[in-house]
Amino acid sequence: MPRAIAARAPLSRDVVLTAAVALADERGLEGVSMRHLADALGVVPMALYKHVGDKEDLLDGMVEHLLTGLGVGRTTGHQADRTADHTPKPLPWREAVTSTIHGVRALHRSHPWFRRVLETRQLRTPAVLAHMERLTSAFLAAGFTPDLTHHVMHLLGNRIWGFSPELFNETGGPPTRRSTAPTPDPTDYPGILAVAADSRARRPTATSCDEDGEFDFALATILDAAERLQRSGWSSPR
Amino acid sequence: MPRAIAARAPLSRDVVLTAAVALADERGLEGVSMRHLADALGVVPMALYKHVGDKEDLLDGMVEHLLTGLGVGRTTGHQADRTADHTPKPLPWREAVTSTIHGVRALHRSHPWFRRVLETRQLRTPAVLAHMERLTSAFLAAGFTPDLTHHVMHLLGNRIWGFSPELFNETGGPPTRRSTAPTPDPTDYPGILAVAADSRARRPTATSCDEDGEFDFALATILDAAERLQRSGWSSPR
DNA sequence: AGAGTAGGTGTACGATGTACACCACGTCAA
DNA sequence: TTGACGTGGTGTACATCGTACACCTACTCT
Repeated sequence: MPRAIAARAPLSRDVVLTAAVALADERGLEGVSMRHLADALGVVPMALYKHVGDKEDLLDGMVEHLLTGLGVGRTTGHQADRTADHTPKPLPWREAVTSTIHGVRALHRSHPWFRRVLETRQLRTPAVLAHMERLTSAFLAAGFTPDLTHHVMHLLGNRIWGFSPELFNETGGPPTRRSTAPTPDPTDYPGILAVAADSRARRPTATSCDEDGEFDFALATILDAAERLQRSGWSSPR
Repeated sequence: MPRAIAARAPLSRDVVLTAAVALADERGLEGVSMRHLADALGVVPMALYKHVGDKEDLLDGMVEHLLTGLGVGRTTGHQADRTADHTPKPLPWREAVTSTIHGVRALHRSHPWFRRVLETRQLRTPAVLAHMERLTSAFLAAGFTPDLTHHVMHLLGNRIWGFSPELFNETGGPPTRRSTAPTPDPTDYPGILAVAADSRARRPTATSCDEDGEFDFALATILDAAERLQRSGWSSPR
């Protein structure tokens, strides 16, 4: 006699993507294999292929899933735009750009794996384009020429994607990997040491960079520069 | 009777890394498997493990190999620094910073896979630190405070690593992958279209962004901003 | 009632990273 | 001369990965 079918909610692309995001959150990106994901869903690995084309499509979908979740909605509790010269009230386009970018940045904070998968995507999916569109149209609406808008998008670079590289971070335990390479001698890098020492002195309790602070500084400085270019009637050479 | 040993030059870490770089250049990053690399060297896969700890160490080594190749040497034929306001002769620190960054950027041009590897590294190897040190000390020597230097390094972000994201690039053939996701409708993104149209009008023959131009623009703009901050005696808030 | 389809199953294959035991050689102390 | 030893290449073996392919079930529509 046939075994009773377990009463399981039917799969769908959305269910699969949600589970994949959850799996990545708790087990890291390496934990996201078709087999593990299938296990987590109580299903056989091949079942997933009825909802995603292949693993690449799964990763695309995860990005899409998170970006779509942002929607046109609010950004949650990130500090306000601070211009480098402490202008009290930012212009509306700055607010729009800043909050859009902070939205994506929030994703990076809650999903550390997000950056890595973003970096390997083709980035032409609807949610990604919608995100770009939000930024682009904000600049255009503020009177930036398409030319300048284009350049400013390039200028923003990483900030568009809501992260900044962790450059001076202490990585904690070094002996995890087996490396044949020599270990660096700190005294070879006096400049870096000076910067690190100054940074520690300035924030004695912290163990790494003030990522949010650095990010906001960089963003504000870039937007200041963009604003200045716009006001000066900049256009690209040639 | 024992088979005559093939007269093959003995392996070494450097030989392995050189071969790995060559392999990545011709077959792409996915082509770099321990087995393929061993084949290319006329050796059994496990032989490699006498020279690199594991695959991660191999990738670390490839980065190290290329960055070390740069050394303190010249950068080759990249156009000179152009400040956004067309100042004729750039300050010496700008020249140092620009040429260092262009050096790494040249690596990206000749080794397209370099970016992806760099993004997944821990980045605390000697050659990487030496690169950071070159930049850091240039700022410090120019009279930047450690505080400002630190922030400027964050501000530079991607440029430190010599690439800018390819945002508006046409990717050519889309139908390579099987995707369950919907294809985007161009008319949903009027801002992006406007920018793309303007860009095409400005450079009718080109099929994608002027990556070098955009890069240099971004770099120059950021360095302009840094210079302005330094002259105004900026220091971080609080 | 019969065909078609959407969705889950089971098996199987090739590729990958690498653990482990082995062995050929050169060097050097006894 | 001998034997121990370290260095570096070999061979086998295994778990894990993505996914091709054939199948089977249940539901919908005519």
